[in-house]
Amino acid sequence: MIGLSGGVDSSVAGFILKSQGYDVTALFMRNWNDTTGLIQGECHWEDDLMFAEMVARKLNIPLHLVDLSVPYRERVVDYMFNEYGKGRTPNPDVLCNREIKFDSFAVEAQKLGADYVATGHYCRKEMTGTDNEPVFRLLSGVDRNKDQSYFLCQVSQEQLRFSLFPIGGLTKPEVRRIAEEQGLATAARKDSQGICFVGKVHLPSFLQQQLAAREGDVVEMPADFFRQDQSAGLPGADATDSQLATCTHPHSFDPSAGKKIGRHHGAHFFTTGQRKGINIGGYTEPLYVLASDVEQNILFVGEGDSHPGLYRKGLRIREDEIHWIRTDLKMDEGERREYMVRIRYRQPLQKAALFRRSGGLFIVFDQLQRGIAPGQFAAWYDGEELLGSGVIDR
RNA sequence: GAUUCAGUAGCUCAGCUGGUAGAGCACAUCCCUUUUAAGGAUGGGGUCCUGGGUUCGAGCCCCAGCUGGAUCA
Repeated sequence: MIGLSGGVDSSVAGFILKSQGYDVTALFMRNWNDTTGLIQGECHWEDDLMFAEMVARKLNIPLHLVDLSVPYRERVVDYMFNEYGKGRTPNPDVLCNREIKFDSFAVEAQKLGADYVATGHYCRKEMTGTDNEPVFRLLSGVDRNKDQSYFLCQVSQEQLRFSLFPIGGLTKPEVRRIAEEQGLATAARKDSQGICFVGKVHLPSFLQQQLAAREGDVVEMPADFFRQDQSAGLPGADATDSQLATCTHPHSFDPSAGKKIGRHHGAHFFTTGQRKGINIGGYTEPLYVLASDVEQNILFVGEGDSHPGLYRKGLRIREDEIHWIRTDLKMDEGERREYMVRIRYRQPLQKAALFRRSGGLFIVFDQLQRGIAPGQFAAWYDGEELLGSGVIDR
């Protein structure tokens, strides 16, 4: 069963499966519709469906249609509003994969008799272990520019077992070329962007549909307020719990040490590291959001890209949020390992030490990290394999 | 009250010995990107506080006024 979205990637994925001899069926899911009237945004699902139909006809495979807008709303959109309301920065697309594409959608596919579920993601799956006890590995896509493994950082062994990623070994240009050669209608369609299924939205307006505006102060913090631990390098296994707690703790902000420089419409509309939308000028360098305090409804900002309040040495993931794709490689309490980590899509992998301690998982980076945003996912890799991930708690 | 400095794009300011204005930030658009951001490119903004005067010509000179700051009483 191939999930056809109406884009090039899934079209080519379908073609590849077909040419590999699979008995392919396509399933198009409709997850979002404007008719709720709640959210304005581009909703091109009709166009998408039309393209999916053309591709299915071309490939000569049956196309089914399923409406998953209810679970999508409940498990992705609601989560998103919730997180923003709490002043965090969610990643709806990671949830969309875990909850919808590799859950609700897979269930529908199985109902239709599918043995496997395939998607057009740029990532790869491999199998190790024994035939009796196979272990599935999630690898980054060969096209390093398009690698989408990060978005799958929350899937499980069970979900991976039934998944296929036909285009993971191809680059985007190759995919486009194949689509063209095969005369697929989607060959020249623009890559989709924005929130999966919802599309490109103006986030502040999108959020204001659900989250009320609350005016508050914008407070500028001086650079010398932060005593930053500039030391590069990784702490050793002998790092104490309190040392880890310290270097993974967010900066503390004292409004009285800063200067009120303006008003905002709601601290929860901003995310750490953000530049646009603060709406305050008069500075030599841009202002960036250092932190948004939803409790006090204060937006803390600092001038310049090198403001120390923008950078942190590490982060923490709560114990119950630690997710291992490679469950066989789980860390035991007290363990320390070095992996490559990214904290947002397309970020170059960063060298880091992971400490499994009683408070959770503490990730300390070799280099200071800019704009660590609670609510985003930290994903750790061993080479090209994504081993696990977790929501950044602080 | 006196003295003095300042009043130029939304903000902070630059503008050479007078020839009809610029930079950063902000903002907008586009690019990049299946999250939020960041980043890149482009662009729209100005009765140069007001009123007189000198001059062929004033943001720049002179006078008066208004506003704000500083200092002295």
